[in-house]
Amino acid sequence: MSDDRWEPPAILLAVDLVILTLRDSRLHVLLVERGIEPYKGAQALPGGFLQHSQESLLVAAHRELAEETDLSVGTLRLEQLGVYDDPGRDPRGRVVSVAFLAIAPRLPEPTAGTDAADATWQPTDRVLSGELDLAFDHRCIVTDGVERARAKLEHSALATAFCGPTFTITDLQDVYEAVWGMPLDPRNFYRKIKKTDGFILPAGSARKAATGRPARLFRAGPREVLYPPMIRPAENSPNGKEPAQ
Amino acid sequence: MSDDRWEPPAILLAVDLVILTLRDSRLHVLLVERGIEPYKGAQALPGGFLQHSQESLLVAAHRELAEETDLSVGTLRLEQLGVYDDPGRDPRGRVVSVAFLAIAPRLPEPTAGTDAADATWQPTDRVLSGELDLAFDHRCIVTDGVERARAKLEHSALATAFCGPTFTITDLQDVYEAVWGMPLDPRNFYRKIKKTDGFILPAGSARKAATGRPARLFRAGPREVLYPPMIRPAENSPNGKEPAQ
DNA sequence: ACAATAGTGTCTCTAAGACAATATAAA
DNA sequence: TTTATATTGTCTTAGAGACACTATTGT
Repeated sequence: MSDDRWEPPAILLAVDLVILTLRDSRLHVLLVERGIEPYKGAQALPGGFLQHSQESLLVAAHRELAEETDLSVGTLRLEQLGVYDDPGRDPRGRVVSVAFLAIAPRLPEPTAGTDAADATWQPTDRVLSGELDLAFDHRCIVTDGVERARAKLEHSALATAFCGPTFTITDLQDVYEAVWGMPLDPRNFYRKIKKTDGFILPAGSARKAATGRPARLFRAGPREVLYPPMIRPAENSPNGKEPAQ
Repeated sequence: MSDDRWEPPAILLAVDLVILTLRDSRLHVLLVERGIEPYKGAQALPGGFLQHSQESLLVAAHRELAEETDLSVGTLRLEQLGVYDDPGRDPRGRVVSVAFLAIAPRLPEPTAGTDAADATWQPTDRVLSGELDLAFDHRCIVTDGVERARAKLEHSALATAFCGPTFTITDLQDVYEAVWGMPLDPRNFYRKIKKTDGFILPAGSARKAATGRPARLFRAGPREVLYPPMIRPAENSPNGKEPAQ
């Protein structure tokens, strides 16, 4: 440590948010249209700079979420995803960004009118495939976020966070299929879920579709960690032949 | 984004390193004695500030490792562990630190003489139990690092990184037992490892202990991801009764 | 009755866990 | 031979995957 007379390097700290949800049985990510340069007009993750030196990253993340979208989700649990610090990632200079991940139940279309008027949900496949271009290295961040969500579905009860307060087992299966991108056998899935103690609790019943037998309703149980875990079939496994869709 | 005339907040970026290794069948972490305030004289993780605004975090991490220890391990693979940004974590002001994790094979005792003369290996249990005090929030960082290593042993071939170029299956079991902190059945472990294709490759044989049948030697195979994973028995499972001392 | 979805039962097979038995060395 | 460790084999059981079958609704 030979730091005697040493100038602190000029580095900016930012946060970026990967908010995932399910719409029409497809995984979507929340994006905003950038209103300023660089990448003006391009799609990007919600996020921004730390406002002052005492602001914590988590607070900044929540603030940006409130500013750039009208999702009044104080309840949204943000989880640290990673640090993105490639020196060339931002043309304005050295910007180190900490990404956060959150899973949201089906939410209303973000209404315009707030700070970033143009927050929209976009299917993650369009982002991952490169069909939809994102600013900065945000496509990498989304990729990591989706992969993290996939992994967490195996070992945690995170899937219920995609659902509303009550849901059917089929709803839950939709979550797993959409996030993992592969079909699952409904009967084995049903058995597995129900035998995982504390994953879900009964909550009455209701007719789900206009046709067929009405499904029972459940709500999230107390269990956070799944042991044994849900098993994600290998990419080319006997079942889950091809990524659904 | 109402950032018109806006002062960049004064935030310092640092890196901290959690280097784990195995010594005498116990998990150890590399610590240095701090030579300057704050926490002068206390044990801490190797690490330090970014040197200039264009230095990447990974480069800074490698640089600090070389500066503060004489481990000439350019081969050491550093993996991002997390960001630690509690505003009160450093008395000098706002310091946001990015922690990195690496697994090292048994290395020589760090010899003094370099920048931080007092790098030593300390058992992780002494740190986790609080018996050994660390500077800043470094105990939290070590906790997270150990937990990460435990999880990675399940799904990746990381365990071989603790071993030298060749090793016996018992060596590998020592790694799992030390990191997971629980005894495993040697016979089931043996079978499981050998049936996991590409995990290890034969590499001759040698006498391991002064007594008993000599063990075959192996080297790390090409497989990085273990599928199906190694299963870490639950804390209070039928086997793994008590954490192996 | 028929279509459609929800939920149950059953079979097979893989693999984990317990543990007996065998192999190969040194003392 | 005894002792100690390495390696193989065998049995039992839990659980995943495949899939037939029953249940409950609307039309």
